[in-house]
Amino acid sequence: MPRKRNTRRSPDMPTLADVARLAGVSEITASRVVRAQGPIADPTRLRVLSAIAALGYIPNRAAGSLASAGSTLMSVLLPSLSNIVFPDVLRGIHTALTQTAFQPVIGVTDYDPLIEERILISFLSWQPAAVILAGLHHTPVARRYLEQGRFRVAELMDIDGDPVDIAVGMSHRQAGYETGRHLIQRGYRRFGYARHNILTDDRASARYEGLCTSLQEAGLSLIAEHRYPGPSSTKAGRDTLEILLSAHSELDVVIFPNDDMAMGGIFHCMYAGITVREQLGIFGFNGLDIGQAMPMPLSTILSKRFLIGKTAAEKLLESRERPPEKTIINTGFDIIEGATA
Amino acid sequence: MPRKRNTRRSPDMPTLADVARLAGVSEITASRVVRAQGPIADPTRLRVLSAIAALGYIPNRAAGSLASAGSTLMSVLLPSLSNIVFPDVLRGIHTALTQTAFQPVIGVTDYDPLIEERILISFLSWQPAAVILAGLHHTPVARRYLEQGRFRVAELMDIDGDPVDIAVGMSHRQAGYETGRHLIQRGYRRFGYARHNILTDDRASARYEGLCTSLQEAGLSLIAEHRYPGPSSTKAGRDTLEILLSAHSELDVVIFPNDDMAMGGIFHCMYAGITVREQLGIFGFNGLDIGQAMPMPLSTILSKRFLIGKTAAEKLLESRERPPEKTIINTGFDIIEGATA
DNA sequence: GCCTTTTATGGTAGCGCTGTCATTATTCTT
DNA sequence: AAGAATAATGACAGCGCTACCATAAAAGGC
Repeated sequence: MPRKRNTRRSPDMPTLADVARLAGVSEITASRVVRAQGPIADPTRLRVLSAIAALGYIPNRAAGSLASAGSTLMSVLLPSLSNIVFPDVLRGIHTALTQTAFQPVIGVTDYDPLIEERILISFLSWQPAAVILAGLHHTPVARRYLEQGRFRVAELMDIDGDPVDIAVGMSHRQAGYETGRHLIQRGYRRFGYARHNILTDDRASARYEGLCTSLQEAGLSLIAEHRYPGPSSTKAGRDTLEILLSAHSELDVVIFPNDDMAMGGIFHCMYAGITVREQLGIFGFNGLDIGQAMPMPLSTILSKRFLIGKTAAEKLLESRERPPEKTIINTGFDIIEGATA
Repeated sequence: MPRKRNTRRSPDMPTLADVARLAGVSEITASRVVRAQGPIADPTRLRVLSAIAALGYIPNRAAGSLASAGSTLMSVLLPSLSNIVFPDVLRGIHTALTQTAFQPVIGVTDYDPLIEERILISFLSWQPAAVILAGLHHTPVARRYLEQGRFRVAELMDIDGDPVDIAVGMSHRQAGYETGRHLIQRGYRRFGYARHNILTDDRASARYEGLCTSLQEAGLSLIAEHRYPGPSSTKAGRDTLEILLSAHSELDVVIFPNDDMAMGGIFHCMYAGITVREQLGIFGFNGLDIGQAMPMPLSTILSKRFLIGKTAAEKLLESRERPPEKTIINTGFDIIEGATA
C-alpha cells in the first residue's frame, strides 16, 4: 500500500515536478530553466516559465543546496551593528550582491572571538558560498574551519596580517601613525587619548599603537589617556574629554577612537566654552557625514567602509574556487583636515 | 558496478552516518542528540557527543530543512541600512535570537515594494520559520504570499493598519499629531517642514499627516515645506533649512523627518548665527544618542527601535504556528522636550 | 504478576532538487 | 556527403537528514 504522500509539505506548494508536468518537459529541463543554465530552446523555456507563473512555483533552495552541495548564501560575521561602520560595510556587501543570486546571512559577534567561532560553525551548516568576517584574528578552531572549507573567505577592515584568502581594508596602524605625524606637523605637542571599553577592537588598538610610534619618533608621548568604562557613544566622548581635561588641562589635542566620540568631545568644548582648535584640537576617525556637516567640520580620517564591503563581495564573486595565492586589497584612507585640529 | 560515491561532497566532511557509526548507534538516534529532541539515555548521548567532537561534525542544515520542511532561518526585510533606525531594529532582533537556534537572513528593499516582493520570494525558497518586514504596505503578490505561507509574520514600525499576523511598532500618525500639539502648546505658530526624497517612507508620511491634522485643529497650517532632492542626511537637513529660511524668514519652528536632518538644521543655525529655540525651534524624530549628547539636547520623539525588533522576534518565537487572531503591540513613543523647541 | 504506560532505540522511505551520463536532433567542417 | 561538433532533452540515482511507524525494554498500577 502506497504511503500517504506529502504529510510534511504545505498542501499546495508546487514542486519542480508539478511545473515539469504542466509544461510537458522533464524535471531536469525545468530545473535548467529555473537556474538559467545549459542550452534550452526558446519555446521550451517559455512553456516552463509560464507553468512556473501559473503555479506560483517557488524553488526549494534546501533541496537545491543538498543536491548541489552548495548554496547561494554568503555568511557575514560582524562585530557590532551599533557602530555605524558595520552597517556601512553591510550596505557595500549588499550593493554588490543585489542582481546576483547571493544573499547575505548576518551574525553579530559582539567583538568576541568565541562568539564568532560559534556563529561561524552554525553558518557553515548552510554550506555558504563565501564567508565574510571582520579582522584577521580568529580563534584557532575558527581559523582551521576557514582554511579547510570549500568556500571563499574575505577578512575585512584590516590588512595588517596574513589572511586566509582575501583581505580588504586599510592599515589601521598606519592610520594611527599618520594621524600623529599630521597633528605634530600642525603644531600640536601635548597629546591626550580617549578610549572605550571594547578591548577586542583590534583596529582601534592598532591605531593607538601607530599613533604612539609616531609620537615616539618625534620625541613625544601621550600625556594622558582615559578609558571610558562603557561602549563607544557620543556621550562617552563628551564625558571622557571632561575627565581628561580635569586632570590634564595642559593638553592641546585629544584623539578619539572614532567620530562619534569626537563629536562628544566637541560638544563638551561647546558646553565648557573651550575654543576648538585654538585651545584644543579634536581628532576623530571614520569621516562620518554628520561630522562633516558641522559648521566646523571634524578633523578625522575617512575610512572607506562602503567600498570595503562592496569590493570584498565583488572579489568573492569572481571565482567560486579559492585561488592558490592570497589577495590583499588596500582601500586606503584619507586624512580630512577639517577645522577641529 | 557501484557508482563512485561522494563526487559532490567535500572529501572529508563527516555526515550523521559517520557519527552514528562511530558512536555505535543508529542515524536517527544521533540526529536526536544533535537536535536535543526526544528521550536519549545519558550514556548514549555522551557517546554521540564525543563522536561529533572527534569527527568535527557539522550538521547539514540543507538536508535537515529538506527533510523536515522547515528551517531555523528568520527572513528580515528592511528598507535601508543607512537610516540608523534599521540597524537598531536589527540589533533588537539579533538580541532576541542569540541563544536560540534561529538566524536572521537580511535583505534591503530600498523602500521599494517591488524589490521587497522580489526579495521575499527569494527568501521563501529557504522555507523560513518567520518573516519580518517593515510597515504594513506590501504589493498584493507579497501580501498573498505572506498570508498563505506556513510561517509567522511580523510587520514592524507601524501599527496604523491591518497586519497579516503580528504588528509591532507605534502610531506614526499619532506621533506627528502629538508633535504638533506639543509645539503649539509651547507657543510656536509659524511652522515649516523639511522632507527628503524617499517618497515611500510611509512612516514619515504618516507623521506629516498627523502633524497637519493637529495644526488644522488649531486653525494653523504649514507655512512652508521643502523637499530635499536626495536621501536623508545631516547635510540634507542643513541645506534644507537654509532654503526654507531664505524664502520664509518668518518661520518660528521647523520640523524634520528625523534627528539626522534636525542636527543638520541646528548646524545651519550655528553657522548662520540663529539662536535655536528663541529665534527658531528645531524638532526631530527618533531620539538618537548624538542629539541628546549635545550641549543643547535636541527636542524630538523617542522611537523605541531596539525594543520593536526585540519584541517582534520574541513574539514570533512564542509559537511556530500562526494563531487565529492577529496581534498588535504598541511600543509607544516618548516626547523628549529637549532644548531646541 | 499481568497489563498498561513510558522510555529508549531502530528501519525505512522519502523531502525536492541537481550531477552524471546517455540519447537524439541539428548544425558545421572540409 | 560523411564525420565531427554542438544543441537540446531525458533517466536515474543520490545529496544528508528527519517524519513516521515499529519494537523492545523498563517502570508503574492495582
